[in-house]
Amino acid sequence: MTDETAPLRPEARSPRGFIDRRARDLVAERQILTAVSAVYERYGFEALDTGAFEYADALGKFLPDADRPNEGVFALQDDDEQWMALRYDLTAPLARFAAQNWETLPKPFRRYAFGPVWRNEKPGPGRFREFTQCDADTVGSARPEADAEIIAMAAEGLAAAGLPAGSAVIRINNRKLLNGLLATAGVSDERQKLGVLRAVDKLDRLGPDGVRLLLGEGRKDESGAFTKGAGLNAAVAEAVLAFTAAGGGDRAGVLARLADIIGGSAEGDAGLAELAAIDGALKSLGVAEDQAVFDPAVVRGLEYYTGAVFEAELLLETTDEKGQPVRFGSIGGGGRYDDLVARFTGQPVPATGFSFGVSRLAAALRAAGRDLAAETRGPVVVIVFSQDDMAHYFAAAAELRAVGLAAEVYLGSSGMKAQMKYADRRRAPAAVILGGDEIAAGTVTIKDLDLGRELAAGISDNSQWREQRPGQINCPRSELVATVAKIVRGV
RNA sequence: GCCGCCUUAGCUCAGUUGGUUAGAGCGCCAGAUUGUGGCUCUGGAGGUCCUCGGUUCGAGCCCGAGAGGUGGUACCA
Repeated sequence: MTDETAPLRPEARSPRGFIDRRARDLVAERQILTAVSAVYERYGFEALDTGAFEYADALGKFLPDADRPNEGVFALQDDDEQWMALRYDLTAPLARFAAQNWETLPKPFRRYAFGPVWRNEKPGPGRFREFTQCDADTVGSARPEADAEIIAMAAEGLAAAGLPAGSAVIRINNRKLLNGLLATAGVSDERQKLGVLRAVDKLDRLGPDGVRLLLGEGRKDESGAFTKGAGLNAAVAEAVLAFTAAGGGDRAGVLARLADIIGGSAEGDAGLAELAAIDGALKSLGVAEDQAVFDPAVVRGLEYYTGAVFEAELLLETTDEKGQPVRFGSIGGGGRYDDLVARFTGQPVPATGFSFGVSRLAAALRAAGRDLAAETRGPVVVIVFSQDDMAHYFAAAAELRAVGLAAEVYLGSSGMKAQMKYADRRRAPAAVILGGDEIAAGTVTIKDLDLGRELAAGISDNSQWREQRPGQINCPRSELVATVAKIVRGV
């Protein structure tokens, strides 16, 4: 102890892209998951939970390598030197699970899952490195009806979660259509096809003119940065643009228009047939035309999908704190991925699924005015006066709990004024005041904190405030539970 | 990943041409009014001026690098 050196303290901060969520956020997300799970189970999907980590090779192409050991995923080496990584979605673990248990699973295998996923990438507003996903998939059915059912279930799940009717639409496309179109035009290079998908994906942001540039040589944006294009010739680029513009109106109408544009290629016809079957099934399932539309502009992810793709889009337009209009856009999506399980088994296994971001949906519900979380209340707080009377306080709290009311005895060391502040901050509906006077008289004072707050707003004079004790009731001790219940439950 | 902007108290922000002890409002804590969350009054705590390096007699302020945030853009299983 010679020199007084500053103690080396860690800085209290959360890692980039990770957030703490308190009760008000968690309540909303739990409600969504409960409602959606009930819908999914009604459709015959079983719950499945897998571990947070997978061996890195099971996650696909994001293998840690010497150059970029953590690209995309959070990976670490186990003590046996095997690379393992936190899952980045729920589909890859499902594919692994299905492959691992294929011999014993009832097929088709239908399951839903929810839980945190992790992505090691740059976080942004509303975009984190850990977030909760909810996902449902059917593995082992190639029928378009399996896709239709996933779509119907997604629509019903979103509604059950609280999205008002008409505030979301599921857009449906099929990869085989564009593939067929490109095949007819003689485009077979995979990199070129990928470039086309990327270009089309930007349609809503850049418009047809921007996409036309990206389909061709490339595009220079306002900052001068150049994005290389797909290199299609002008005629093919126009055909692609005409294809993407064929949406709008009812599903049968879109199909008819697409048939004209795609015409003839084997793959395109297969895609059209699948969409027609999906349309038929959606009708039988009672999915309205405005809930699920065919839209050839939907791209949804890249390579991975092999057939139908879908995207759930929120139509709500709201304003943020600064009055700026906010569009939520895509809230979830999915599609058919017939090759994912085959990575493990070598056997082709058809699969289709849908997943959405839970906190994103919660944010949308909040914007739609369905913010149940704002109403979350704290427990009734029993005020502590004297160490000697602790038994009275605990007895009161126990009585309240026995009838299902949340209650707690204040366990800090501050005075009554601070305790009232504490109750206020906990959003307690009521405070129970059992001081020496009340105990001696066999009574209890109960303060309705909401009513008190309301009444206090009209009082500016201190003596008046003192006399009125706004929102307070003094009643016999035996009426404690009934009186508090009336305040909390309103009956 | 690339480009721009930003970073001072818990929050929102002032801070002069580089000059003594870095401020305000709100919030927080304590006290008075009162064994009572509001109002009013009194007092108090709270700072690595993002970090490291440089220039200077002297840096919150100037220069460089880095980190974090943010807005674009790219990527997005």
